[in-house]
Amino acid sequence: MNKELPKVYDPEKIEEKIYKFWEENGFFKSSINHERKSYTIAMPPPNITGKLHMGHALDNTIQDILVRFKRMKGYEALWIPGTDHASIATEVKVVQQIEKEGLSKKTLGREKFLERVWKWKEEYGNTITRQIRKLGASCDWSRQRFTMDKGCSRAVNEFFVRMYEKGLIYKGERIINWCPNCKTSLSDAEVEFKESEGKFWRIRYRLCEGDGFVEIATTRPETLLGDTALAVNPDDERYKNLIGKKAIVPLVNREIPIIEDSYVEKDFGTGVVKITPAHDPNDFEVGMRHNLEIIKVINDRAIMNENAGKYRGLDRYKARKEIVKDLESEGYLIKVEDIKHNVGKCYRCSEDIEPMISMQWFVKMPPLAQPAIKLVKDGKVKFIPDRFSKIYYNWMENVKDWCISRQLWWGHRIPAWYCEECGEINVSREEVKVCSKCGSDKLHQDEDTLDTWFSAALWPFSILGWPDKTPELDYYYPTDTLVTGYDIIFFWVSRMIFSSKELLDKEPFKNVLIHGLVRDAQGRKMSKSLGNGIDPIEVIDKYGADALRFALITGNTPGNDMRFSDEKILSSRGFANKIWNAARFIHMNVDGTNLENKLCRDPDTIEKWIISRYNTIVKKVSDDMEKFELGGALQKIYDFIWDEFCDWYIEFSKIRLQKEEDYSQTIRNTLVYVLSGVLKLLHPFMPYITDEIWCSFPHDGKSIMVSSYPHYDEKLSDKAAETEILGVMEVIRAVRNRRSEMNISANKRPTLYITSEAGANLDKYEEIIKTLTFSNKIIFDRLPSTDDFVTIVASCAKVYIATDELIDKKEELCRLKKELESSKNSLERSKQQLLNQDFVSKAPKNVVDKVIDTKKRLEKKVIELQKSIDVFK
RNA sequence: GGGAGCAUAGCUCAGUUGGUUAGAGCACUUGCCUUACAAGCAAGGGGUCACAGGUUCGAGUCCUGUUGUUCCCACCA
Repeated sequence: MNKELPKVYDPEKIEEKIYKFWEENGFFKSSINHERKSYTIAMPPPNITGKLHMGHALDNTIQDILVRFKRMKGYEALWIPGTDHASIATEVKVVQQIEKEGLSKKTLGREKFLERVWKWKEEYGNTITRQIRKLGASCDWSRQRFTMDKGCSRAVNEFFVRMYEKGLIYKGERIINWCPNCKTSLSDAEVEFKESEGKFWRIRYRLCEGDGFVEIATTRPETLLGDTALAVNPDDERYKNLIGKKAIVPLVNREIPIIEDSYVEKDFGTGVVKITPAHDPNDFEVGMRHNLEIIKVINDRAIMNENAGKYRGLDRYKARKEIVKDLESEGYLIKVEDIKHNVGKCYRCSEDIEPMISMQWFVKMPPLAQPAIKLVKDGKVKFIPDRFSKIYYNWMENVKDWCISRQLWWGHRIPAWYCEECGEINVSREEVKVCSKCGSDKLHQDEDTLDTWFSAALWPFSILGWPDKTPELDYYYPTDTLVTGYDIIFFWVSRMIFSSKELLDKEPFKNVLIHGLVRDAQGRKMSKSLGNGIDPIEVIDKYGADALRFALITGNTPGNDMRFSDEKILSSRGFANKIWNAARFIHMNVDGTNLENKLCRDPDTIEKWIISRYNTIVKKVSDDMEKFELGGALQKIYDFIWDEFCDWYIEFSKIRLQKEEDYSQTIRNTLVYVLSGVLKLLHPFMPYITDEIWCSFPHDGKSIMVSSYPHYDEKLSDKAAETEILGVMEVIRAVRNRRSEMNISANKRPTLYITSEAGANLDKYEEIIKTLTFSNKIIFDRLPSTDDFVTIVASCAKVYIATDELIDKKEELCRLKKELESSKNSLERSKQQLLNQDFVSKAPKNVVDKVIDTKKRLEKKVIELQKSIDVFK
């Protein structure tokens, strides 16, 4: 940076260069250092299919802020990056790709298909990490991991085997969620319910005895082919006589029992429910309770199977149409109603889920959930904001067994080998060659892979070397903060908590910082289908990563959604430009002088004031950072830089640098000192511009990112200096205000007469006040020599603006009276408050003192105003 | 059905254990190209803090209820 700097800040020229500089110097790298406390963040691994979206940008910006802050604070800060294989999402993409070539998984075969996926991963898997770099993320790339790398895969097998041996993983035939499009089972968390328009068909079943009928209502008539019972509520008087009788399923003419079960609600539908245990979770439960036959009628492509008789081979929705038609023609259909109901959809492809009975692997959840709940209850894991712990409890307390097997090829293959001789299931960390039971060597591995969230659940410790007892695990674990959106608490956060508790008997992280969604300017979710997504990379290219980061953090609080708009990014860029220009100004004034970037020994009051203010900001910002109030911290930095530092201190400095030769070196030092300090506060938020500027002034160390964070120093707090300067500012503001009100144009230079209170020292600031109020000269302690003046009563002085034009006396008198009136009212309020015994005795002292001060000030003001009015008369 | 969030200036949002006259950005009005910045500076207008009660010396903030709105969980076939 030099004097030839352009007027406008251009991030493009700077950001890439600086990131390289950081990386080449190894500033992101962390290694075990027992002299320091560790601070660790495990990056939520983005999918290898992904491109960076605003959600990632927000998530990673927050993490980067935290890790940069802690690094500067002296922690051994480690942020481990990585990517997720995202089994289902990636497999879907690769299938689409090969389909374009006329290929399919089947024709390619498992091995060849996986080759394609790995190739795909090599090709696209680095896109997102490249993009995260552009954001400025200071993660330790030398430790980058992938959920399917050797270490993570070993962790997965270890976890699986241990859990199997403890009986916490089992294989069983249960009802699961099946996606006919992805052709795999899904966990409950992977099903999204969406309200949709449907029909409610009322159908009558013939009773076996006599010629009566019983009427049921269903939204899925095609499952009728698999009905194995009708059920009524035991307390339903209407149907009491039917319990134990039999009915005949229409079209297939199967005899089924009529049973009682309290699951049936009397008031819904007809009060009679057809029970299809193979294709409905609730019916499955009922079936278990009553030992009902299970008849599967739909296959894994959602096509009616061999049990469906003449409907065999039809798609489930085609079959539905046919069946309804046939029911109608045979007189079984009574009525069709429109109904709104929730339909489960696949979270990846939005296909309607088919509940289906199927042999799958499960994690037994209840024994794992309890300790995981306790970790949060005991405060070992804290959610920020706290309300998300409720959501977590609610889910954990009601969690059902987790279906972990997927009928996919891309992922961790289930470490189970089946003996073809004796049927034994051999679960093992290593490939099994010989059956442990019968010694046969005819074995084959389970074809299925594991839920992608199974490996994600181990992420924070698998990336530190688990299951080995590594020094890393010892030093960096538990990690400190997990940063993520509320949308994956169930998928991921809760599963990391219970698996860490189970395997390491520790919490995986101490804090979970939850952020909301980034929405568009209208508050809509950004989505591909709406086409309203804003590409963070485009924003970076146009405005810089610093501006993007600022826009994402400012005005936002933990857990709340935010809107992203052009307005916001524009004002962020404006701020970067502001800092750039402040630095430019300082360079113009300090370059070539023998500058020292440190606190000066003999500061003037103005320096005492700005340093005292800076010191206060250091404290406030640090406090906010520790409390994860990033938006608050950033706002305070912004306000300080723009208002106090630029608009006041720099403005003061301009004038003083011209006049006060004695102090000029002090001023220069202070300009650089305060700017450097406040840049440090800002650095976690806007890493690039802060480093560029900071390094351009005298500094210790290679980069601001490895400098130490400013610390609050009580000795620097100077209330007297603050009061004095506040007084000066008040006078200047008041004069400018009056001038503006009276339309005294800027090129008119009136004379000011100032009578200051004892100790106000306003004469010291003559030049400053004169310049900043556009005045001709200031005469102290004398009344104006003309009659044409306006009066200002400030807390530390009385000021008269004397003009060479005639003042409208009436108007001025009127204004003074008005001001007197409002001052009197305020005074009255203060007086009343102090007369209130309850207030005086119950309110804390500082509040009362404040009122007393206000009262004193107003009393003085009223007197002064009254005097002025008298003079006018 | 259960739970949670939100409701503050025209718009987007802050407002941290209750503290007196509620803030910012953008937009708006007026005046300034004042040698860092017109992506700027100065001054200004604009809010019965959704509504109704309550607790308190004091409520945007705490409690109860109401309305509107968004979301999560459950899944009544």
